[in-house]
Amino acid sequence: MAKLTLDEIGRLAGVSRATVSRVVNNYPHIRPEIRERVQKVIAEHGFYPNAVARSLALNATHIIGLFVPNVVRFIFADPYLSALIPEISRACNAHDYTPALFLFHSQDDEQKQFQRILHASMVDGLIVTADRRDKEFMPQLIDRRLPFVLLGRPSKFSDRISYVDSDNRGGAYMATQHLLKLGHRRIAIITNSLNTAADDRTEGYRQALTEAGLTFQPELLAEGDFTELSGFAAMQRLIPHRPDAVFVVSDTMSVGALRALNNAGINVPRDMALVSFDDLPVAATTTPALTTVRQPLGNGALAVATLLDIIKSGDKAPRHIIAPTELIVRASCGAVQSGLT
Amino acid sequence: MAKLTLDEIGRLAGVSRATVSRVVNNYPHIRPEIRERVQKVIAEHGFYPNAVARSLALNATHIIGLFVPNVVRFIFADPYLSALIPEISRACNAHDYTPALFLFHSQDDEQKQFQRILHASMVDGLIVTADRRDKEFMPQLIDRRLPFVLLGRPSKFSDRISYVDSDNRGGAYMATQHLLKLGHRRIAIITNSLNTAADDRTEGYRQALTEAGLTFQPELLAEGDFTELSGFAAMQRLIPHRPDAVFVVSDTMSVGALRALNNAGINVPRDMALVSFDDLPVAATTTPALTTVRQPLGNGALAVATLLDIIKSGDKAPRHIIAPTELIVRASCGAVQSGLT
DNA sequence: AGCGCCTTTGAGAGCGCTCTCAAAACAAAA
DNA sequence: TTTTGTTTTGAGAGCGCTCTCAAAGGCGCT
Repeated sequence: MAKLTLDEIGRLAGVSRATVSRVVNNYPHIRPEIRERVQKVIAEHGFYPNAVARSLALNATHIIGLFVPNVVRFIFADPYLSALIPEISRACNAHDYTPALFLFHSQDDEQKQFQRILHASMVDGLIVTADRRDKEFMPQLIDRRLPFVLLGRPSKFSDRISYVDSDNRGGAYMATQHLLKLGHRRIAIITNSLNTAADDRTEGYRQALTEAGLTFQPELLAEGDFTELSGFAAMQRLIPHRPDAVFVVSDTMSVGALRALNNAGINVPRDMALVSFDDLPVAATTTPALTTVRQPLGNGALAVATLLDIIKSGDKAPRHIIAPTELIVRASCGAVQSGLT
Repeated sequence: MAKLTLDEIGRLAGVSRATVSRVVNNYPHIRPEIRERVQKVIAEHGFYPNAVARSLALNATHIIGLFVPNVVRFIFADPYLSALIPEISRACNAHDYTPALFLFHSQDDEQKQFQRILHASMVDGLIVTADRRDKEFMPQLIDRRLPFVLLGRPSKFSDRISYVDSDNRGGAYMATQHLLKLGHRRIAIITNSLNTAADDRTEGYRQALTEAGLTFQPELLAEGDFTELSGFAAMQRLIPHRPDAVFVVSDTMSVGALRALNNAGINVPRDMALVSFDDLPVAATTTPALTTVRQPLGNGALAVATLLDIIKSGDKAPRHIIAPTELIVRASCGAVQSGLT
């Protein structure tokens, strides 16, 4: 099958290239008879317009980039990304956009390509995952006037950029309150102060404590880094301080924490209540299953919708979307008895 | 910053567009003095060539597509994909290509876009994950002369298409032999006959049994579908038949199988040896940790390399890459004692 | 100086599409 | 029939790049 062009189809249908273009793009003001003739030729020969040429003419590629500055070493272990990517793909499909991946594993990788992505106009917009190093990218991104949406709360410039974030603070508040309602008073937390999302969760935890008339106890806070191992270690450090409950800001770390408790012969939820965050698939399969905070709407899909809105409307006014959370009560908090699989 | 073009840079440097193009693309036959002058102007104004225009002129986009026909419902649960995507991204980065994602969640999704991907020439090539429905795509793909590489063994047309596959059969043979060497004779298998990779693994298992003078026992084979839950159920069905060892063709199912054994009060490895396949991160964290078959080289990276070779060389002769496997011995087979974390 | 040869540069076509603008076709009104 | 107005169509420029081809420039030779 020779490569077909508008001209070629036009020749076959006895009309001009412009007319074929109109038919393909469903423009009005075409005689039905001509339209049909052209459509027949197209159907017969299987014409598909060349996406690149179209992009050049329209100055728009219908490609959006997913830019992840700092891919964790063992990405396999990053359930956030694994969930995000298909979600974004799906949202793009629904809107006839194509997602392109820009995952960077090293700063070298990244520096080399960031400028190109920014200026080569091969993407119509960018979804950027938040990162400690926001500050480096944001100014350039803002400057370049390339539409983009940040996934997560920016550490800076929040009033000048669009972002989609979960209600981390609210979710953590809910989680902590749940433990308080169950009668716990020495509530520990395993968090990760290097991460803004985790930080917001700590904030919600503190707020709930304060409102309950309790004071925050520094020795009941342990740091992790979102890995299971770090959750394990953090829990081990907390055990000597005898908390009666623990709020772990991510399911991954909860898995490690459970293991530490198990090793120490501490039964969850009998001896220690645990509430987690994220509701990853693993949360339902641990023993006991995790009571955890879920965000029902996919942030990835929201980000895509927001980005496309910016692109299509041309209105760059920053949009701030905070996705709500809900508490999924399972066994680990002790509010229910059974340890279902 | 106004949008810069070759013409603009040329004007600023007092040369023609063609000369600037030559400088940008590092062509020989340019007077050093001119080259420097142009480079200076480019550096000063921060020029980046427009990728789309270049693609049109070169009839090549430097984008390759990752085409996944049948994304499992809960993709979060698909460790294969989660590992694959960053791997491919990385390999693309290294070769200055951009990966585009075509993940399809429904046949509708898919049908709508497959033709477009195929004909719109927005990608230079495709990496396609193998699937039961190979047959539908392969002929069109072959026909279209779009370079592509299949990840996994094709169920058909193997002599006409390029593919990268793990040595599933060899790995399974090794795993089974390991169990045989440990003295086990009633070796069960949990597999998934709907999947070619799992099928190849079953094949290797049978071969090892046969070579050891044992005959394959149908009641010792249970079907799963790669989910943890199906592994759990499959193991429950096997237990009554009293195997003394089990080969599970994927780590995910092994996790479920372990849970079933645990529930039944059967200790692994004391009462039952288990060998798995994949060496996903989870394999190291189960209790006991899984003895499992790993493929050391990333198939994703191999696929990218192969695809780019096809694209760049223009030689479409089918390439068949079989990636070797190795056995990672941990606790679940009983060959070592300790149940390390 | 005149000639031929090699290197360096620019003009211009071409990639396949969109979109403006003016011409052509048609319909309705005079 | 002519005129006016509306709809439909085509010609052609433009998107920003590459690449061919021919012209210009530089060089050494006779």
